[in-house]
Amino acid sequence: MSKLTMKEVATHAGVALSSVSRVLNSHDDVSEKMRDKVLNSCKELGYEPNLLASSLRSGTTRTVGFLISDISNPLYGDIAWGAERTLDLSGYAMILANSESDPHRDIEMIRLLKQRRVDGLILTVADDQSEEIYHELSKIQIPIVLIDREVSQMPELSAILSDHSNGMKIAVEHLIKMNHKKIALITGPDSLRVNRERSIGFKAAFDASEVDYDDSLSHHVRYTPEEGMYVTNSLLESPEPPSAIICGGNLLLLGVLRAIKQKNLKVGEDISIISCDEVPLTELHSPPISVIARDTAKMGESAASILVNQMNSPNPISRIIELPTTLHIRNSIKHLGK
Amino acid sequence: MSKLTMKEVATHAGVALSSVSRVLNSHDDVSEKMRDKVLNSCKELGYEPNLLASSLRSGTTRTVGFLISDISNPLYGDIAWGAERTLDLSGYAMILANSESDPHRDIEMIRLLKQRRVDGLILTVADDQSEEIYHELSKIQIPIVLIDREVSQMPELSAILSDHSNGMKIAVEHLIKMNHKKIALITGPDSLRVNRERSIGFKAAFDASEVDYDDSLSHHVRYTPEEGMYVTNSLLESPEPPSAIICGGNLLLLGVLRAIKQKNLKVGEDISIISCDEVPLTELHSPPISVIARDTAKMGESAASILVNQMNSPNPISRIIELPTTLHIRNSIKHLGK
DNA sequence: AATAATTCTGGAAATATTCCCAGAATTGAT
DNA sequence: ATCAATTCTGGGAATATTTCCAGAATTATT
Repeated sequence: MSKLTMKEVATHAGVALSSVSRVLNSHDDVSEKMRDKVLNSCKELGYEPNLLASSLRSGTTRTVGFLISDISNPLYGDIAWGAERTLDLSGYAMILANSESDPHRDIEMIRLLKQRRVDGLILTVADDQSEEIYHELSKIQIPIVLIDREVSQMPELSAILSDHSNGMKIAVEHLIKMNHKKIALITGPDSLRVNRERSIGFKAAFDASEVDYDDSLSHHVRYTPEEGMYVTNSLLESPEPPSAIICGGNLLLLGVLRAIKQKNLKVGEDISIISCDEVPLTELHSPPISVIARDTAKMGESAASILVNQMNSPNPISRIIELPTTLHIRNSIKHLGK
Repeated sequence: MSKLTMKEVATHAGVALSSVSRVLNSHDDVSEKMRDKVLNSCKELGYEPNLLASSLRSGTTRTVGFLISDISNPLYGDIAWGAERTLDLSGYAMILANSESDPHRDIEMIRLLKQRRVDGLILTVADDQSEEIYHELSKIQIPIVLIDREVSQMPELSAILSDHSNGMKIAVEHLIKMNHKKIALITGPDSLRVNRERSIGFKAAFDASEVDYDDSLSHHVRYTPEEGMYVTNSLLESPEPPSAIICGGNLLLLGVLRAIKQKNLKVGEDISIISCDEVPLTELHSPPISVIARDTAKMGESAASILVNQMNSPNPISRIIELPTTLHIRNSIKHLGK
């Protein structure tokens, strides 16, 4: 039981409690002699500060809350990794909270993090348009950085975004160049910015070409393999099935690929595929799957460094950063003859 | 600024500070009238307790530290998910720390978590045999649960283990039944229990058969795609290459598959593959890859529930749980003729 | 050498809770 | 109605630190 406090250190060093505190917080008004005495006693006794008491008094916990909708998704794992790494470098710890894609749990978890008096929040909420989340966020007094999310009533909120719209546009344009006419999009719910942007880019590509846009080919579903499989099946069974499917999300991709496999179709032959976000599967699939990629670890890093900045500056300025997406073309796309 | 404290609530309700505390901690010695008064005031003012002050006074933070060597690995993501979920159910939050497979950072992170006065630790350290980690852990006064690790000097430490040895044995036996004679193992460093156990099971299978065990085919390397690729290349280029490779870890698998692909060999035809742990890639690869699987989310859950148990019982008993592994046979294995 | 200016140090309040203890209020028994 | 037993409540100490303020010690100035 390390019931060792500053008081003991002070007694041992023969100085006042407050002097120990000053040394440990490296205030500039301590003499060399004092510093040595205190530091020696600390080492000798093996003193470890109690961050709890420190936080209570100073009002800052050096802890940030990190809320994601699904840790088990490797995409978020990468983001968390990037964020944790840069936070650690600045002496912040990270409390991980998981909403499991449930907007109610978003709110609950945010409240919990507030009770724990975190100094800042990095949020990837499950629904960025709900009235509840707006209401909750608008009450918050600490810096917030959104990742890949956008709360329309709060345009001043800091955020790390990806240029999904442009990525999607380029992907569709590539497919059109390969003579694809009937191109389907299967992506997540449009309660998230990422999917709204994808829809926009999807349509924009058609509008800029001679191929007509067909709204019935744009599908917003929940992020599960089952939904991906279901939609793919119904697409492939329709009288005029699409020649290409763009899939927005790696859980959906699992379903899409399962459906294709079950029907004994060949990716890159019978059906062309582009997915969003690089995961091991995309590269090592046979054939490798083309993706609209982005640097996920960097998203985490950027979010963390913006947050650290805001937590340390007296009147923080909000920043919105949009990181690029790039199309990796692989053999999952067939060049259709005329 | 929610500078709202119990004092304000007490004043508003016209009762004493201590009574508010009693109501909020649901002590049994409060009258109905008091409870209603206080609860109403809380709701009316929108009071949120300060967990920091509570922790300082009560000596318990309702927080656990979760240390893993690599968050971005989907395997650990699943474990973290399981753990977070059950911890949340018991009112515990989780501080995530990442050692990035560096034993020194293991120690550093454990110290950090101790300073933050976590009530318990769930650890997946980067090296379970080092003298330093033993020394550090032996000083710790709070409950600890290891995941897939075993510190030999501390056999009494609680742990969630997997039956890697048996899983490996069954896998090799299956390959032998399919007439494979030259079977290679590529797995992680033997500073981790999981890899020591795999070696044991690997050898045991040969010892129980007529096929001779060849130690030169058992490889321990670092967990990176590059190392997996390197070893696979050297195996495949040897005068008598193995007919089957068992691969222990999903990062190694990436390297193994890349090497095979580069050599234009076909999995399940030219070379048989069994991997450890189920990931999206294994099922959706062509052909699908056989795996020695285990329930990773359950490992996280079990670890969390053992820990919660120990944190709440006055004199906790340590528990070691070994969860089973099962062989999923898929088309990555060729039946060799005589 | 005396005074002024500067640098350092100790004491104590403050942070928001929990929890012990004494005593007030209520209930029950006679 | 009185006393004992029981149930509740208020006051205050304690938790480990930071930070303000006053004054002590040191250095500089005349």
